[in-house]
Amino acid sequence: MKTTFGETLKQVRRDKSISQRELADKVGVDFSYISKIENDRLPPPSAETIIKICQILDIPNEVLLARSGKVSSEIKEVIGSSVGAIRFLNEAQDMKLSDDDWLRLSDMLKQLK
Amino acid sequence: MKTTFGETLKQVRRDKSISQRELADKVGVDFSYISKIENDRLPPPSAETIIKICQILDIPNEVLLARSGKVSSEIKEVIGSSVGAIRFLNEAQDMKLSDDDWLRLSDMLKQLK
DNA sequence: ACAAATGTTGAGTTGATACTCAACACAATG
DNA sequence: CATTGTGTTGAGTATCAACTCAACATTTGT
Repeated sequence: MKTTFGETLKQVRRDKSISQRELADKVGVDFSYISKIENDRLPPPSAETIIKICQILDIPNEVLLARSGKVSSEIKEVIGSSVGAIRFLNEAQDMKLSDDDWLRLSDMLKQLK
Repeated sequence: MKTTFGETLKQVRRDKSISQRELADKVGVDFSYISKIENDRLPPPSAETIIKICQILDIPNEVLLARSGKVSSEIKEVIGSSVGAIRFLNEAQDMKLSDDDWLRLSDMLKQLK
């Protein structure tokens, strides 16, 4: 069973020995909000807040973003303005790609230019 | 200058000789809402409503989605749950791909399996 | 055991999103 | 020219996202 956003956040934060209050202060939200999120009492924060959290915790953005269902505004911009990108992603969706497949696509991407 | 969402919708709807009321009824929204959207007095509807509109007008979803900046929930799900997909799209974003590039990637996608 | 630090809970707030409803204007057809 | 179909406008509403604030509970270090 896949771990939730809250479980992942709680684990990472504890590993780094940071309190909810300290994290919350640095991110710029109330500490009680962090608590609720860690216990999955509230849905994950906005993509922007998730990214801040990852920066404070010193982990790659994708770790939490991928457990959140949220899409960063940068990525939204790429998709939301390109017919080609939307078509591509619709196809990708149908094929249920693995992380390995995506890695291969990243390689192809580099060869493209 | 790129055409707006409203301009595109208005043009397509007129080409198909459908009234705002008929479209609105079939989509399930108020006709006055369609009017405001066509004149860009309100931002584009939700991704789901846009998709319905495209189905009624019998055009591919991407046509309107790409002018809306919105991301469909299907695509959100692909991205928002895969570390690999997020990484890939972050890289893609940096490279400023053209629609042609995306087409090439779609081809590579098919070869992948 | 006590205080200080840390975590949890309920209720409420703020702003944005995605619309509706009623009134009116215009156009065109018989 | 009156009716019918079509489009526009202003104001209002419902729901949701993303939080805050205050109160209380639990854990931890000495």
